[in-house]
Amino acid sequence: MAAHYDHEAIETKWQKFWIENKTFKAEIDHDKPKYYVLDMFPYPSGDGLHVGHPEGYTATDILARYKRMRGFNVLHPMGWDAFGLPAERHAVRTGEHPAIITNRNCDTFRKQIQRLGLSYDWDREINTTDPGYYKWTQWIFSVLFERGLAYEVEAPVNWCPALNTVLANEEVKDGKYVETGDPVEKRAMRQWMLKITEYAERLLADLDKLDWPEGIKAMQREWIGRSEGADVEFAVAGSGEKFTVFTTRPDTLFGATYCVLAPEHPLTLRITTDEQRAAVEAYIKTAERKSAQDRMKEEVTKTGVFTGAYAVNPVNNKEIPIWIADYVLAEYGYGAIMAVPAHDARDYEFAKTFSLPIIEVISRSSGDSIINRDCEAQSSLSGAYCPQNCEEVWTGDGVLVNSQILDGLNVADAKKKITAWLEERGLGKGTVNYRLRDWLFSRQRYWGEPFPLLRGEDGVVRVVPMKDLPVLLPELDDYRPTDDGMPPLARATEWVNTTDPETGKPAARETNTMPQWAGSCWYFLRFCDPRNDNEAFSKEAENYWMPVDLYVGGAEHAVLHLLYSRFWHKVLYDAGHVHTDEFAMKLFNQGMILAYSYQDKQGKYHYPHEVERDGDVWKLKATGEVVNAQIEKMSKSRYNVVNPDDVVREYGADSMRLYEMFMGPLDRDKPWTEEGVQGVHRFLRRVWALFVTEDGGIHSRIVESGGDETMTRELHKTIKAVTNDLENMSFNTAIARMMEFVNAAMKAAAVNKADMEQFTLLLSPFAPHIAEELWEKMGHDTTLAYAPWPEYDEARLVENTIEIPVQVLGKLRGRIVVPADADQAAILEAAKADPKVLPHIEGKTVVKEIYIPGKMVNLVVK
RNA sequence: GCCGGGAUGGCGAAACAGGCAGACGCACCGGACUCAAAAUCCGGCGGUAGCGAUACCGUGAGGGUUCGACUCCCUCUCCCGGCACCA
Repeated sequence: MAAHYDHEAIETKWQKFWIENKTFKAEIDHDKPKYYVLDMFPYPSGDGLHVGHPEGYTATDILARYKRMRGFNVLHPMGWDAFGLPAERHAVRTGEHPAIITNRNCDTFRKQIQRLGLSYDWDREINTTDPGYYKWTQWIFSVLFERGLAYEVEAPVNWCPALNTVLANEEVKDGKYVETGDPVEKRAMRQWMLKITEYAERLLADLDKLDWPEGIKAMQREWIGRSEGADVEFAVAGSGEKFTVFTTRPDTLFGATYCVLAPEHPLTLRITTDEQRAAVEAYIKTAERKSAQDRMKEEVTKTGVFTGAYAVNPVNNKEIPIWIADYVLAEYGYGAIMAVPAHDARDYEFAKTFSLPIIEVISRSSGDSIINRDCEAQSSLSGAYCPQNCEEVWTGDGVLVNSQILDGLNVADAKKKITAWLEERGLGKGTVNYRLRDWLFSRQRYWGEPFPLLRGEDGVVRVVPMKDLPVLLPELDDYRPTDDGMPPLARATEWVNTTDPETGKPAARETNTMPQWAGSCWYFLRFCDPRNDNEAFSKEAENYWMPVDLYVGGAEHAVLHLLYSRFWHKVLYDAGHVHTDEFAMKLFNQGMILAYSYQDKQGKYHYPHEVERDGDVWKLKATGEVVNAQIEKMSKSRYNVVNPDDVVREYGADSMRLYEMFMGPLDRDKPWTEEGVQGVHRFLRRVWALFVTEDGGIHSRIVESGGDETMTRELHKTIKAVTNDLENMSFNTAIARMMEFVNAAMKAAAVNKADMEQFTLLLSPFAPHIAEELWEKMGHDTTLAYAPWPEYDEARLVENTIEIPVQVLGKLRGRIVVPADADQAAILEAAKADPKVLPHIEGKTVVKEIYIPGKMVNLVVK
């Protein structure tokens, strides 16, 4: 090996060694505690790896290596979430089979990842598009189906014309597909749904036992959106009709002054009076045309129309008008509400707009009424006021008024009392509502898992028996939807039209495919037993490896992958296939890697190599024009993407790994700088120079015995700090501590070989290639991957003398150096006698002396 | 509006349990080596005043608790992320 730090040679050598020796192969070993550390596996895009990927991968790799050295049996796998739209689009364009494109991309990703020296067990590599994998995805679907959790329904769904497919609620925001921004519209279609709502309560409650970031848990709670309240039945006056509303404020029932139905409510046209019919029909038409985006924009002004009908308030038999308005959502609750304008901001605004009466039923503790009684205007509704008389809305707690049996109670008690009252009379009941809706699980695409379903001539749907799985994707020569709008699989007529093996009768296959989330919902289970042909995973493997101990990935999957996976896992738990009802106990979100981008006055971006720094401004090299330098998310369009291959070529994988960890705390967003990479690269060169001479031998400063004692103490301090930092995932500070050690060691005349070996082990999880090389140079003929992690000796940390800062009135005035075993009295004496301290206490009385052992002295003087 | 997370030198950051603010690195400045440059090594580097010892100021703003606050409490500002007519 060359004398200088030849990262290229060292890294390729050890990467080859690890692969050939299967150094990181994991096998069940009941004598060792297991540790399952998992990365969110990537979608292998055609663009290859991005510097953002290795950030999380490096963090988990460091922990995997650390845990192995601590005696854990580590499961650290990698695979590909390879179904998905980009490959399918490419296939439509070029006619090339998506599987070929996918495999090519996987090869690129694998090569790039292997070049980073990540210690994955490559024998466990999985690919969700592999029939040997999706066979089991189909099996899990059949488990869901057989447990009654999969159903077909004709309902308004999110249809994305640009993608020619439907989408789940979780994939749509503000009327757009979250990934691409393409508009989404409502369209009635027959689709497969999964009953995730049946698990809403458990998905919510079990968040409490997970060590996940608060933000993610909060987002899931919000998405599930549990709310407690009551269903209340309202009769429509003068007709046999009635409707139910859901309210979280049954306590305000006496304040209800009107009701609102969603335009889509089945009752709207039936109860509308002839005089109002034209207006109502027109309103419903407009509402239908409005997209979700339009609704968002009109947030400020509320619209609606009176039906002419009246509802009977069950608590007091008052007749109140029924309106229809699009501020009431058809999808939530019953698509109908009772409106209490005095105590609900939305109802208040609507009442103001349409001059609907207001009744105050909650009196604020301050005693100020929200109603201005000096105003003359009176409402037609008895006991109510015109909206002009009401100056504000009150949604907080208070004392019930104008509410007969509830008067004098607070909000919480009133809720209980009225709910019981309604239940006794059969007029309503306490209920819980969720915002979460069932998961729309079918897509009109080719490149996804086929459903293992057969529809008989009788219309009955049966699941394909286990022995006939996988249902393979048929070969097609055109991946577009059919001309009559059927999914691409409908083109495979021979595949679609088959025979039901049980009945022997003709049957048709489902032509929708599963969404991309399906494969990632359970991949962590397959990693436990990835080559099992007889079952998705063996009980033994699942029992041993699950649950995931640490799961690292980006925060963008907060309510998609992470919620869907939790749901599937609970179903598998209920079905007895897994032994825990959550799949990952600890979750960590890495931050984003940002980069400088350079934009000229016209807004055009320039590549970093096209600009140079001149004092405190950046200029175009070609023209000298000053450009604006800013920190932004990396993207091709901003010309600021850093390619990991370039970094590895120039500085090596160890530098790349070390830099990504040294940039700052893992969970924070931070900007990439080339100078920063050079900084850690210099550190590794210093490490090399510390150990190795110009001719490639071990440096003479490394001695068998008699080395610098203070360096031994430094080593023990470093072991303690690095170990602690690793446990806290504080990689940046761990690296800083190792830099301090190296800086000190460079200055020492001689250091003990044993100490330097220990240091090499400390460095190895972070920069494994250089560490292996140094380990070998020091005479070891086996990998250090399983060498015991260094232990520190508390006794070795003790210094002979300690320096203690001395404050007077909390201000630092001096420092004293005392023997480590000096007692308090001696230290205080020394503090008061210190020449720097003396001027600040002379002529004053010391009224209090504070000594924090080993830390600090503070003298309080008057 | 609500929820989650932030704000510390020129920059990325550190201070784990209330005890020396700025470890470590980058950038920058000075020096050594060199014909020269690069690389490397040594030194400096929060602000103000001062030749200096040193003094004062300083962790988004204001208040509080404390011998002592980046850290705890209250109020507020700004930034990032999420949700938002969900009754």
